Amino acid sequence: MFCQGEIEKKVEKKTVDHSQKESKTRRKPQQARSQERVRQILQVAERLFLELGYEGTTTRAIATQAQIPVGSLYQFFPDKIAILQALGTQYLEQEYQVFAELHGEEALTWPLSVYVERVIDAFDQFYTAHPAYRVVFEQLRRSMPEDSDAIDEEISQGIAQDLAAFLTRKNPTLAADQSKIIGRIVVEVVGTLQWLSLGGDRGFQGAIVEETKKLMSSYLNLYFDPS
Amino acid sequence: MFCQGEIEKKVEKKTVDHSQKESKTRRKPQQARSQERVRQILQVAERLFLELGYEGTTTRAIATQAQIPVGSLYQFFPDKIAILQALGTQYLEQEYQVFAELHGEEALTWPLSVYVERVIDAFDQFYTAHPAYRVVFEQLRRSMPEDSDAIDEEISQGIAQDLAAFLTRKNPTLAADQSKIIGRIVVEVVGTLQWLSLGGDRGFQGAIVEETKKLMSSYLNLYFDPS
Amino acid sequence: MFCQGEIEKKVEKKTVDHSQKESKTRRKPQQARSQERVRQILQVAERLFLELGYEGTTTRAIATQAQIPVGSLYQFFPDKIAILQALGTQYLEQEYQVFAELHGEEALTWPLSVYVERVIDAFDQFYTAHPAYRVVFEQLRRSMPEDSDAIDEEISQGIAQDLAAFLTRKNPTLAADQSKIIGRIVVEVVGTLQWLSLGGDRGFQGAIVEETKKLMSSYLNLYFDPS
Amino acid sequence: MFCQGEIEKKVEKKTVDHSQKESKTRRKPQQARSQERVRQILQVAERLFLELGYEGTTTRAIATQAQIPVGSLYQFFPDKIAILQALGTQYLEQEYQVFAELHGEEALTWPLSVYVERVIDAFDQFYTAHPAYRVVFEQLRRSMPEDSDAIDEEISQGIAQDLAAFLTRKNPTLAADQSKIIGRIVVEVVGTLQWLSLGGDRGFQGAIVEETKKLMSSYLNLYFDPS
DNA sequence: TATGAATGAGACTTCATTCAT
DNA sequence: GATGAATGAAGTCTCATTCAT
Repeated sequence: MFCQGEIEKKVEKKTVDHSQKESKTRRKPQQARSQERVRQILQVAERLFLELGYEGTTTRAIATQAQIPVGSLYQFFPDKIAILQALGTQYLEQEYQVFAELHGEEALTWPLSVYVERVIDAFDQFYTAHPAYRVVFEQLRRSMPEDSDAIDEEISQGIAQDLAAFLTRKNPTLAADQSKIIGRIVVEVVGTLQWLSLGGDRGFQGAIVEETKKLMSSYLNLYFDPS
Repeated sequence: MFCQGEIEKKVEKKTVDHSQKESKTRRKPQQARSQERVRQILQVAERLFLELGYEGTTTRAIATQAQIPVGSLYQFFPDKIAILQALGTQYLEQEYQVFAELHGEEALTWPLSVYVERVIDAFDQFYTAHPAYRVVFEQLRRSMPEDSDAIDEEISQGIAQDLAAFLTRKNPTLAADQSKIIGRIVVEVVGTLQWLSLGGDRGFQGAIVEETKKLMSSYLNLYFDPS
Repeated sequence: MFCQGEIEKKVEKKTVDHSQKESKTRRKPQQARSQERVRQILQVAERLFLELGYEGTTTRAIATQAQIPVGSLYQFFPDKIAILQALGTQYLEQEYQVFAELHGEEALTWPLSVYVERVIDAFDQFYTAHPAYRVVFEQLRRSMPEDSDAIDEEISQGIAQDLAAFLTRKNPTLAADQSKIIGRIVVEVVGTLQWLSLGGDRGFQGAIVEETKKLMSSYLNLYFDPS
Repeated sequence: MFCQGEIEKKVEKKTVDHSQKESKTRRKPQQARSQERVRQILQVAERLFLELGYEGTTTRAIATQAQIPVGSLYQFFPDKIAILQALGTQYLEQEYQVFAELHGEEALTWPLSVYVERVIDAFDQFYTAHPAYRVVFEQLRRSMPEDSDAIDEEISQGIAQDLAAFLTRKNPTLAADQSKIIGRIVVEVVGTLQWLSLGGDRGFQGAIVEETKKLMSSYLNLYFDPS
């Protein structure tokens, strides 16, 4: 994963502790509070990053709106950037989960139109839940000029790789390079159109989602002729 | 135009001044120098905004790399944001020019495949020349929470409107709303894929451009059946 | 003593408690643990103050390295500065003990060279065991701008006074002022050279100790002609 | 030199500019003001570092007492530590100047007592002018754990090396190692006693200086028998 | 009593912008 | 007009100390 930063430890520690069976029940409330705070911070940060951008968002603003003192924020995240990273990993994890079922064995048998329908809906669901997705990863890439190899792969391809693998399985005559490009394009295009839809009202959003389905269907038909 | 900001005045003033009075030839070299400086500033700013983001770029860095004193920068731009706005208008103007010929009367007679080919190539050319396009408009939208109505329309639709108008003319059975959505989608998708291609090597870029053409052809075919 | 600070109470309380009531044997292990913890804290603090300086050392760092929770540290020491003070008194006490035998009645009869030899060796032993001595007292003086009179005397003269008294006894023709100055100089010079020696390798340390003996012998010879 | 930090550039630039013949007399006042400010900053910093220690001194306190805004301070010094370094180089330079004349050819012919007298007086003068000398170099050494080789030599030996060279010339039978140790000891001892004297009143200071002369005379006599 | 999460004042530093020269 | 030193508000982060558990 791209995020072996310090928060990883912190955040994971919390998570791990939590699943540690609460040996000391007295501990529970504190952990619950911590988890709640981390969630609060990430939620507020997500909104502010979206509204004001990463640099435009101050740690104090995040803390204030999350209703905790700044010091507490730094108890969970060593850095401002760690918050960004935490959002990044969170997104990646959730993205993976959302798409997991769409790439199972049974999905291979779905008609293309059904597959497209479900993929777009999954994206819709995901990006609607995480509108800051794009801002976060754009800033994340900017914030890491060094060793951008592994990171970049991880970040920017994410599910694109899974998608590519799935496409190759679905149509084995497809070259690996071809699949990768297609996967990447699907991800970028759908992501962008979701982003676009977020700026409009509900009617606009629905229209965009419909168009996205048409767009993707007609495109994928080129490679997966349903005949 | 979307840019009723302060630079508008400044920048225009320069331009206007230039064509206003040639009486004092002594002025000429200074004006030339000014124009050169403005061009330098915008060029440097474009690069830095792309690399470091808007907030990550300091006015001093722009001035230094443009080889002018900070004070001089503020002679041409009242604000840091004015530089962003100037880039925005510049982009819009150039974008308009690039696409003008593609939306002329004769373009209506082109086969769809030819039209798509040329549109994509025009985008390719444009975004390659202005890789900071996306960063600039994203920041621009963020920087203007108030009166975002007119501005937002202007900014984010730009050529999308022209495109929509063109599509309606090409296929008069298309509803206006439909055209608008399609135009918007074309712009966003092509823009994003260009952006994506910029991150890769030449081979990747070529591949993306080709795929973009396929994608757009198959999509527009839905509305403009070449039969 | 110079240390009427708060720790005095705490530290002494522990000590006093210890010899006060042995009635409740259940208390004993706790007291032993407390004493061990205080010792740990002081030992760690000594090292960290030396390496990082007083301000550069965090109470959390001390607690962590002493393998106790921060809260516990504050159970023994009300303040960060109290740790410094405790080290100060500890140094003074130990210094006193180390030099006690060198200022006994019999020491008066020793040849000067023998006396010098033993004094330097005693210093060597003491400062090697407590390399933070200088750092501690320098910071201690800095930390007490108020009522610096009594404290300063106490701190900075320590054994210098004992030494002066001893010198006067050894050579009653010496004026009291003279003795005080001499005592102070001996202490400062030997202390500094020990400090200097601590920065080098063993060979360097030995060389410095030897030179210190020569230096002190030749100096004291001026006042205690062995003839 | 040990100080190739950023200030070096800044400070030197000023100095260099100054000797640049003031080609543009208009520039002069600005430079004069800058120099004055740098001097102010260093003077205030010297005092505060002495009183409060390096960490105990805030950059804002320095700026406030130097009667300039914080921002201006950072125009001359990139770092808080750069101020420390500037003081360090300043001390080293001045120290060198003060002792230059004492290590000339003619000094070889002086009787030992005269030499000692002058050396001690020079030290007296120097340390009285720069009471923060010790604090500065102690903190400087602490602040540079890495590559402490060259730095440490430079810092801590400074004139000790010059002194050693001089001693060898004065008594060629002295081994180089021996000279180095002696030089170092003289520097440390005299430095410490000066430091000690600074804490007392004028009478105390005079007494210490006198004792220092006696101490050094009797010590150096061991190696430079005036017979 | 023991613990360590919580607190928030305050430290260092940056940078958009101004204005005297 | 041109310059760049000067300004100080504001941002990120630390840490001594407390207190609920």
